Amino acid sequence: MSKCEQSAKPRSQRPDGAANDRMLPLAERLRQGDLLAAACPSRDVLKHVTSRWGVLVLMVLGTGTHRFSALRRKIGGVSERMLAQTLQWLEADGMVARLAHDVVPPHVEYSLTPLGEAVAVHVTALAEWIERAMPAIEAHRRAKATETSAG
Amino acid sequence: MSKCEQSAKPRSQRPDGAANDRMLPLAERLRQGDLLAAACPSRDVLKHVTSRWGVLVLMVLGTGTHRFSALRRKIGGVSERMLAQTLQWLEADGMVARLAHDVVPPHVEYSLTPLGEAVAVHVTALAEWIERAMPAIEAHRRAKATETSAG
DNA sequence: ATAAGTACATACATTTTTGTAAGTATCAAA
DNA sequence: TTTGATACTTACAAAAATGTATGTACTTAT
Repeated sequence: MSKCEQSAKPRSQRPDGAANDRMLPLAERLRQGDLLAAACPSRDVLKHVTSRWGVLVLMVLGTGTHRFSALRRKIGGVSERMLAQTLQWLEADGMVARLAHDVVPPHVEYSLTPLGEAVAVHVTALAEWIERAMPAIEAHRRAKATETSAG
Repeated sequence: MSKCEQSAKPRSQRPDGAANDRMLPLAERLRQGDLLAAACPSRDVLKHVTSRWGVLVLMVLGTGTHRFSALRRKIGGVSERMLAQTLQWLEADGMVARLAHDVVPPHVEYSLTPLGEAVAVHVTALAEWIERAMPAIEAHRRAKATETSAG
């Protein structure tokens, strides 16, 4: 039901376009998202996954099941409100599974679904690349700063 | 100069931690970013790269050099203001190169730096995964919707 | 008895992000 | 001559994200 046809742009504009969508039936391919189209629902998923805390939640859950407060302790700076919110987004998108044991005090476990594991791979790769690239990025910033002031 | 040591958590908590940072001198490894630490500058880079338009800009520039208005036409829904803003963030982080020909009317070309090509790989992989996963995600949403109303 | 931990929801305030509209200087087409 | 294209910037406004504080209902530790 996802119609992203607002932007009458054929996907064949991408020089490497043909290689990707092998072996999917035509019907499936038409339902695919197109992030370049303004009104495509895939934009919401992207928003959740790449949200400020979404990336970090996915990263941590990629290392295993966590309880709510364990997540909160690992992810520096999240508020309870935002952590709960983010987990609900990701749960609604089918990336995170919530398992509540009916005891008191509450005990809830969060883990990745198969869908979640797949995104987490990409998100974690991106995050780790950034962590490693930080020295280079800061070097670039310093270079430009001096170039502007003393150049 | 990036000190993310606020969160006294050793990186060895990650089960696969040892495999990644081979062949980097110790001094470099200490300057790495830690996205789980609240005050780490790597969070800003993540913010720029995963910003609403940052992902899409990187994706499009990954297919080749583009002029400002060409980018604007391809990325459905960006305002001029936001496109300019996003390009400046990515330029400051060393991901995007700006080449202005001094003519009138203006002619400016944007392309990826080597750093930018590296992020673009990850960002594009994530984006394309989401596009392909959309049918599954929407199926999951529908399943939960009926489960809640009729279950 | 008091405080802290558990997993949240909710109201409210603030901050951040994003959009809209207008302006700039110049050229070319209608 | 008016319009449109180019690549922006700036001021202002609206929308969205995020934070803070509080409450819940119960247990354990102090």
